[in-house]
Amino acid sequence: MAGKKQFDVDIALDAAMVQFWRAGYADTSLDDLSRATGLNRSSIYSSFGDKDSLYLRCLDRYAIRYGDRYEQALSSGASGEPLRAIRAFFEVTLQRIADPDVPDGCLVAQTAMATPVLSPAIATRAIEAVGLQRARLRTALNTAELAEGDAENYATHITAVNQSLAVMSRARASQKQLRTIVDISMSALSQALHSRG
Amino acid sequence: MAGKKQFDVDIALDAAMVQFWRAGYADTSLDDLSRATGLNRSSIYSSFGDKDSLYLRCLDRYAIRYGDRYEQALSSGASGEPLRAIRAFFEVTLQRIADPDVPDGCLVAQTAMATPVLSPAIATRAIEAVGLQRARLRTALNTAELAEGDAENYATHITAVNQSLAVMSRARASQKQLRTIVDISMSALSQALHSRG
DNA sequence: CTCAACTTGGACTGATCGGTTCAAGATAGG
DNA sequence: CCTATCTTGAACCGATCAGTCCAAGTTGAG
Repeated sequence: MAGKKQFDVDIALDAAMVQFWRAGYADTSLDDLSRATGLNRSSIYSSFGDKDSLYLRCLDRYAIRYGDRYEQALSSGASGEPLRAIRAFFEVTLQRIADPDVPDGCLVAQTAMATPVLSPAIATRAIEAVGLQRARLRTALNTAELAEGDAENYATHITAVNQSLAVMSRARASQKQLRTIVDISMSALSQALHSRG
Repeated sequence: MAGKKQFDVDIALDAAMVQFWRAGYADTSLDDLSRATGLNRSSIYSSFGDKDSLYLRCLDRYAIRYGDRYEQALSSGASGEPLRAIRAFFEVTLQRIADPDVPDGCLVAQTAMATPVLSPAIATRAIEAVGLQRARLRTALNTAELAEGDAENYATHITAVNQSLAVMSRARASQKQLRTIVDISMSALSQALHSRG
């Protein structure tokens, strides 16, 4: 065949992801996406389908981009150092929020907040993403010496606090404040670990 | 003068508030608002001005509706029972989420998440609302025996966890899970109080 | 009853939306 | 060079958007 793809799909996807991430689904028009990706309206359609399909692709891209970092962070304490693992986990979010090349907030949290007005497919994907994060945390905490059911409970709590960083960063909270939010949850976990298991 | 207001402004405002709360600013059209309030398009305009003005009015209404409940809850432990006060504070949010007459989530959290695409006036108001909640918590915790600066830190943490309930409820978390999220933060605060001050 | 104030529904504007189509041009493998 | 593929820009569609306006109808105080 002659004439291969002339643009990098992943780069375009990253640009679209950032656009959705910053402005949300409703406030991102196809013209915005065209501008962000540098791609023509027609090219977007032929390559990614309609707006919903592209948004789903961006959610997947986001999951790969950051989900892997969370996974890696959690495995850093795999050998019985859950405190280090959870700290590293939070650090992924804190670093992302501190990164000036990327919007504040979190694409998953933002999508979850908009579930009542998004298509079922998109809403489901966001909810699944939250569930996956929680499952990863539970797995990481299962190796820790915690009372029965506490791995589950702390996984839920940490997932929630992690989402709260998205809201607080959009509410102009400082890096120091975000770290305070994390530190207090860390102290609760530390306490639970030291009081036997 | 003859011909007074024929409809209850507060009832209409409540209906508009719930509509914005459920669907967000971008996904709420004037027709949606007209349908929700039972008011004519023209009446909405003559009574509340444009969409931005109405949204601000709804934010204020929300602040009155729930801000007062938070205030009251916090004052329930004014005489040196901060744990009871904070528990009551969280309970306001948990009850609201459990209320079937009202959407999941939180209008303030939702507005905060959308700051990049909202008018500066609206974004500022949402950020102020978060700051106000934090200030109330700090005041309530100042009476508690906590180490220097901890009242501030816990106020920040509790504000964040409270916002996280909005995200998690939209992500279909169960009431039990929401309570778990709260309980772990409560245990951290309890620990800080018992280790002297 | 009178009349001023309020409410209504619908029509209208200009703009933007998502989505589709197509002809012209650019690209690179053969 | 030839040609299949990809990309582009623009035009176009029907729908919806926020916001405005007005004529007709309703209300209730005086």
